[in-house]
Formats: sequence, structure tokens, C-alpha cells
Amino acid sequence: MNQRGLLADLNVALRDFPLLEGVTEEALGELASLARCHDYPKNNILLYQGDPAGSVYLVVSGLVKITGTNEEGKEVIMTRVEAGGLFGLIAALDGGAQPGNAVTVEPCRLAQFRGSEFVSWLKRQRSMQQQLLRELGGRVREAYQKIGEHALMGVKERLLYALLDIAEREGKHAPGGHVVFKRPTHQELAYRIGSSREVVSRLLKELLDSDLLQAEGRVIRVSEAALVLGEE
Amino acid sequence: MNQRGLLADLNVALRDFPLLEGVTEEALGELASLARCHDYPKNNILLYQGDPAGSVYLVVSGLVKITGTNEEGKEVIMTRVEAGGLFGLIAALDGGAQPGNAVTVEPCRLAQFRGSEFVSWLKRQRSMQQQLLRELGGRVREAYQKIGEHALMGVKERLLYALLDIAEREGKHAPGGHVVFKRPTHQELAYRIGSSREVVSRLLKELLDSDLLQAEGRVIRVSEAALVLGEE
DNA sequence: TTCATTTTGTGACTTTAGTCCTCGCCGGAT
DNA sequence: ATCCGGCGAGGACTAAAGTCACAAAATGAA
Repeated sequence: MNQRGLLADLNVALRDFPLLEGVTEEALGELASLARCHDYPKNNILLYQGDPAGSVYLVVSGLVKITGTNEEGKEVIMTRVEAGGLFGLIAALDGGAQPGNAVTVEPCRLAQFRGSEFVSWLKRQRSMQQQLLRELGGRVREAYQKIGEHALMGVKERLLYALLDIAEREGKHAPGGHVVFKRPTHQELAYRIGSSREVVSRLLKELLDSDLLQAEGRVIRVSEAALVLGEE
Repeated sequence: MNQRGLLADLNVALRDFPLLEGVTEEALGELASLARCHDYPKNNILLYQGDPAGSVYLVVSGLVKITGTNEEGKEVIMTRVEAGGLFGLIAALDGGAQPGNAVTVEPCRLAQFRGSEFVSWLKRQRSMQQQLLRELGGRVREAYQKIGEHALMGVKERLLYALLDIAEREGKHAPGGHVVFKRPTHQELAYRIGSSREVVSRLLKELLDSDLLQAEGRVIRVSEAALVLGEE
């Protein structure tokens, strides 16, 4: 699709994003006019950790992960940005470095803004600022949670919490007071909790043996009772 | 000192805090009128992780740490809030749970606000909101940094980074291109990096042996060259 | 100074997690 | 149907970190 078509879509999409609720039609149009909209394939690198402040991106559709990596290629996922979410903003706000790498997890459509233009637009949007304060607060809470998990729990417990988190977000309720969901691959889980594939493989089996979880193929079932353990 | 005296001091102090720059005299007075100001001793617990949203606190003087803990009493420091900083705000903004425990590290004077009153005052302060966006962005960056350190580095490296961080924040420049600072206790360092006293004891010695750092008693010296390693 | 705390150093051991490798399986592409 | 690559299981080993126990040193308050 060409830029014109993508932008038309963008205009429609903007109205659906909770972060932009309360922003006037006019301001939305203005925002759309600042955007360049593009499609990206899976695993496309958008930002590197430590890069200087640059663009701000809005995820129109798809999923982006923010990660940290070390020299040997080990990776940990800090957070995931879904449709309607922003990334690149923190650096743009304070002119500092990018807090993490940004990589598409699946094919994505992204709207790209010049950092300075986005920020000066933002300065005029009061309700958006308030939404954003809540949003950033949520990110801090999520990040603190992760720090606690890494510093205070073993891999097995982190794995359990990661699974409960998935169950909560995308699980479907099944008869018998259960929640079911399709688990990601062991490798993907390992990235999320900052461990290795083999270890996840072993520990997942232990969790399945210990009747907290049951598996049928790649689908995992948790009792709703167990779910509440995951919520602080 | 009585409440009246403390509040008079508060009024003076408010003008010095970067977070409140650009806020009108009138709004500052209004804010002060919402505050209850108290002194707290060292190690005083102010908030527990998971508590429902309640008060917002402003650190007038002293130092507060935000920590996570597990059942066995192991602790990790998420961040420290210095004079002029806020805590309890994230929960107040979104009505969620407190992201961490808040504990005084030294005797502190704190101004306490009802969460709802603080937030509705905040809604009227545009420049403050922008400051706060930057501030929260900084917290996210700091937290992501910590997640990366925990997931991707060993204890020794985390320890080194923690020391470089202290050197940068509170080190004094000494002749010979060095920076010197007084290190915290091993136990305190262990809390910061989420490890144990004994391990810190051992690894610190290794670091001192390996000429990245030199110690004279509790004072540590780093070359300015080494310092840049710590900055992403 | 003296004495009670804190703080530190260290050996010995346990536990946890990470690594390397092999092998079988399943699903999708050709 | 067949081939390949990602996925999953699991054995064997190594390395890293945590724990326990105790003694020595440093600190700071009376």
C-alpha cells in the first residue's frame, strides 16, 4: 500500500487507541500529518539500545518488543508494545539514550514521527499527557515487578509467573474453572524471563508435573484459583 | 518542630526542587496547603509493595529507597528517591497497587498528600506534568537498565556497574585523573545489586585486585577513564 | 580508652543455573 | 512424499552464586 493509503488507514486507527482518547479530531489530524507510515516484516530492528534520541514510533498494528542484549547475544525482553502503544518516546522526551532495542515480533505497521515534532505536538495535548503519565507509570510498575522477579526469584518461579501473566492476558475461560492458553516456544519463554531454552524445558516439565499446570500439546490449562497467585 | 514550622520550611523548600520549576507561586502555595509534613527516623517503613493507592509523598529532605522483597526477607533496591523526588505517585495516578516498598534510608522530612488531591492539583499544572513525564521516563530507563544487568550480567559485573554509578553520582575528582568516593557497606551493595553480603565481599576484593579500582579504607578510587564504561 | 556493635574476610559446602550434545519429533515447504 | 529446520527431552558436566559457620577488624558511643 502506498503512503497515502497507509495514512488514510492511520487516521482511522488513531481513533481507536486508548492512549489518544480525549484528543480532539483536529489534533488527531495534525498528528497524522506528521506521520510517516510504513510496514515492517517480522524481526525487523527499529532501534538499538543506547542510540541517541530520534524518532517516536506508534504501533498501528502488530507487536514490537523492547529488549536488552549483551555482547554474546543473550537477550531479555523488557516489555512488549502492542497496537496503540508508543516507543522511542522516553529518549525523545529527555534527549537521552534509547533504553532498549526495539524489534518487531510480527509484521507491523508503524507510524513514525520526528521526536521533536511529536514532543511539541504532545505539549499541546493535555489529556494525552495525563494518559501518558498513567502509561509510563504502568511501565515503571511492570519494570519493578521484573526487577523483583529477577533479583528475588529463581528461574522456575519466574517461569511460573510468566505463564500466569500470559494466562491472564490472553487466556480463555474453559469449563471447570480453568483458563487455557497456547504457550509460546521454550526459547521465547526463555527470552522473556532471561534464561536459556534448555532450562525452561526442564523446569516447565517440573511445573507440569506439580499439578499447578496441565498441558495438552502446546495448550496449557491453569485453574482460576492458581491465577490469582500471579497478581500482586 | 511543629506542623506550622514544618510547613513554613516546606514552602521555602518547594522553590528549590527541579520537579517544581515553572510552577506558579500561587500553585506552590496551594500545594503546600494540601501537605502534612512530618519527620521520620531512619528505616521507617512508609509503604508496602502491593498496598492500594493512597498518599503521595514528597521527599523534603533525606533519602528514601523503593525496594522489592520476598518472603525470606531478601531485598533488592529498585530506586532511591532524593530530596525533591516523589513516591506513591504511580499508584495514585492509576489507582493500582504500590510498585514497591518505600523505606527511609536516613532521617527524612516528608510532605504527605492525599493521592486524589495531589493528582487533581497536578492536572492543573502543565509544566509540572511535562517535568514528570521526563522524570518517569528516567525511571523507566533506570529500571530497564537494571533488568538488563540482572538478566544479562553476573554479580561481579553488576557490582562494578553499581560502584561506577556511585562514583558518577557522588564521587569527587581527585588529582591524577581519578574519582574518589566512600563506598557503602558490603551489605548495602548487596541489596542494591540483589546479591548476598559474602559474595559481594569476595567479588569486591577481586575487582580491587584487578586494578580497575583501588581502595584506601572505605574510600575507593577509579580512573576517570574507567568511569565512562559505566555510561551507556 | 573500653566495650559493644557492625562490618568484613574466608573456608567448606550446597544449590542453582547454564552449557554442550544427542536424538527424536512434528510441521511446513518443495 | 520427503527433506529440513525449529522444537523439545534429556544426560552429563561446569560454572556461578548462595549459604553456613566462625573469626578478625573496624567503628563509634559512653
